[in-house]
Amino acid sequence: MEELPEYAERVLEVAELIPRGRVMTYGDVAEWLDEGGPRQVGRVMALYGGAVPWWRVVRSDGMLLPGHELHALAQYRAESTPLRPAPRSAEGHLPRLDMKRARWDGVSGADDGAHI
DNA sequence: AGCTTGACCGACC
DNA sequence: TGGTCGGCCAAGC
Repeated sequence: MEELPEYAERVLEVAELIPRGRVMTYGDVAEWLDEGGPRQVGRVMALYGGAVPWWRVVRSDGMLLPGHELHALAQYRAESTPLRPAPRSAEGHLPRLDMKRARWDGVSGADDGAHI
């Protein structure tokens, strides 16, 4: 078994802290760790994200993870993560996350704002 | 050493 | 709503 870089371990640790129904942006995670930047976090997730709830770490614009849109969407629906209605019910036009409500700052209030 | 790339971000138009 | 730009930090070539 290959040991993960320490930074990667921290990132994954934070990812696991994100409550059900909430998300954190790559930048938020980086800030929370006070180390690295959004791109580093993204890299870690790309490499090792499979071991944690990767769908709870997202882009700040609320777009679903390219390549995993359907899987992510299924998760969000399953855990009632606030989504924003798609502009039009056109095919290929998937909903985006409602970042205003879904974003989690790291303070363990768990489910405030998200109104389950 | 320099340049490109990446699961990025915010400002601006 | 959507495109571009500069900034960001580390890895790869």
